[in-house]
Amino acid sequence: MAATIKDVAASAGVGIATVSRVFSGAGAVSPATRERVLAAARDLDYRPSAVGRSLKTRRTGGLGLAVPDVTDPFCADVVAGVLDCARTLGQHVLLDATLGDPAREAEVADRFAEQRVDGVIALPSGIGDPWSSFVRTGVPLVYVGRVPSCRDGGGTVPAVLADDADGIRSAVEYLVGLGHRRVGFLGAPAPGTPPDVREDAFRAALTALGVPVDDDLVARARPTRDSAYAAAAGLLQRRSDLTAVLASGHLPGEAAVLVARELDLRVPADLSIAMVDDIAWAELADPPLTAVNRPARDIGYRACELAARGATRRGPSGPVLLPTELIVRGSCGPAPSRRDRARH
Amino acid sequence: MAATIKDVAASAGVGIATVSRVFSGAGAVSPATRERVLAAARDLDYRPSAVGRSLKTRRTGGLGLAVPDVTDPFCADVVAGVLDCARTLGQHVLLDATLGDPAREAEVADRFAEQRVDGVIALPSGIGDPWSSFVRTGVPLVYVGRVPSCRDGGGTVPAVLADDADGIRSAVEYLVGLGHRRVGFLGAPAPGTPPDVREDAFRAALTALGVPVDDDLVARARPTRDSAYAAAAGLLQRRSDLTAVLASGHLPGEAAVLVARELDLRVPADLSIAMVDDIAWAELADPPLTAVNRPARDIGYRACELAARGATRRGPSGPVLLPTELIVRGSCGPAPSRRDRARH
DNA sequence: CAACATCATGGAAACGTTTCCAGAAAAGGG
DNA sequence: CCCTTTTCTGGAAACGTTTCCATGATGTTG
Repeated sequence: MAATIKDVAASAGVGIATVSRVFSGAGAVSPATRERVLAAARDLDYRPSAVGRSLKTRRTGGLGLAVPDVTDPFCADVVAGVLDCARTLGQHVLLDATLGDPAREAEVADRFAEQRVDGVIALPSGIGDPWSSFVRTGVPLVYVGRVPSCRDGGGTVPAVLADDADGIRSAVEYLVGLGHRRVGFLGAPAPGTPPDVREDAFRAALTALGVPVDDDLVARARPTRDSAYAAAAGLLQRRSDLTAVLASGHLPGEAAVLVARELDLRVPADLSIAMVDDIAWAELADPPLTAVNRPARDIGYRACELAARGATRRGPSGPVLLPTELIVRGSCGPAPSRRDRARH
Repeated sequence: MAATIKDVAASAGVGIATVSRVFSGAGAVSPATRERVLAAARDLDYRPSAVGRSLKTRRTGGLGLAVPDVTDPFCADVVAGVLDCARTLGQHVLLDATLGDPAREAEVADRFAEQRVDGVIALPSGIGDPWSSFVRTGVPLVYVGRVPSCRDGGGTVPAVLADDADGIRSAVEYLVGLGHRRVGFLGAPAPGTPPDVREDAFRAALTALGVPVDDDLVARARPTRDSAYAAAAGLLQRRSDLTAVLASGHLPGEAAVLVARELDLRVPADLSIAMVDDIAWAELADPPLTAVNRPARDIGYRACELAARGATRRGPSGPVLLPTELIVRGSCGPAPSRRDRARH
């Protein structure tokens, strides 16, 4: 159907090698011939086939990108960053969603391998490790947003992450600075194999500030609306003495807002809320939500640079850590005194 | 580097044709040989190369998907739907962002063509028409969310759309039913070449209900936060007699909420707000926003089915129209009487 | 047991490129 | 004007598959 290099060569009365040189830019072609070839190509609506080229050059110009859910604002931003960078690098992007499911991760990784992508960018589930197989085959692999906890895989694979620990720390310091002593934490999966960086940071920050940390203060949820809601409701009901809640993502953040509304807790008068991920609605909520912003787009961009450049080993300084930023809005206030709470 | 079919054949002591048969499933292979081949493949960590296969079979198994912005919740949902369907169909997805820019659309289309995707799904900007070139080359093309207005391209290309006109109509009927007579409309680009379906529907719905429609009631904005905000601010200030606003997207919807807050308008007491696109924060806002939901995910799914199946011509019933749904929440109330407004 | 259908297999020719190589033509130097 | 570079060009061999075809080995049927 589509014209091939042979058709163009025949039509222009030259050899296929010459046509190839015209289009690939390599080698010298006289201006006259070039023009003739170009004209023939235009006539035939010829477009070099990437698959022919890929076969010969052994580069497809494609990057594999796997995220749990493109619908998640953080993931979407990462994708946007990757797309942005890939475009400037002349690469294209194969996107797939893993839903955080190891089985689907494996499928996706398989497909990327079969497609012979030039590099892979993955936001790993952390359970199992289908991705590390790429390092064996010499395909650049870069983790984003998270590194798998498994010792074998995550070791020296390049990664681009937000400095979550620092972000959590700044949020905790902010809350404690406002006088809060009983701060709840809405965190990641319950018996999650990977120890949660953020939960650890939360505990560390509190103890560093001399605030005793009670195991009862943290509730964990899977990354779904329902699970987050259940966790938030559970936490807020069992610990009605909480004066602040820190949500480790926008899902638990949303849940906290909803549950607070349900329980008729005024924000921030009765309960201060802060969350990780400064997504669009944080500003729209009433009151606007204080949030720790992760530079998702930059993360994607940097990761894509690494993957395309063929970075195959983590730098000496470890994974690339991008700074977070605490965006203070109206959802956190001074801790209510005991009297205030009693009155309410 | 990676093992090829030849390596496997040699290692298993068979011909490459046999190896091919084992992996492609076509043709008969004795159980014994199959086992031997599989074992050899496992040993060598062999994975058939999609590029070799594509060259021969002339199918890449890839679908091109172009949306203006993956970060936009509607687009993200469309992408999720496409991904979902593609997976069940065993296709992969090349994603790119166009930013609604015709020049970038052309680049993306070019790349898809070069990559020899099996089908293309595009959410077109409507200006220019880089996509229709695919119908000439026989590559299935499906529009989503919108069809380009240009007569030449959009004619018979399959499309999957939300029934926007109906959605707008139901929202307008709802507002007018609440007693609103002066309803503002926040619509699409100003002198947009494509006549805006939604704006037309808005005018039609009002006149059908016997409510006079004033050109002054509609404000238009480009799809950016700033532009939407400016339009909303302009509209609400110049027409302080408005009792309701209908936003034709989540961006103008967001702007309306913000501007109302800025102007100290109580929602819905002073101003009712409704918008198109029922995105996550609509429920989080205070009051929760009434919205017209477009089944974005389904749109993506259906479009992918069509593209993969190779639908190359629009059905006799025109584009696939998926129903919208009016989600009533708390942001719309009865139109304030003149007295109420005066008092405020 | 002959004749024949079926099955399992390997060789070889595509598919559309790039690139090495060698030859021809043009350009430059004496 | 001849010899040496340089520039331009085409043939042919990859790249990793699938698939057509021919061949030999099994079964099957009368």
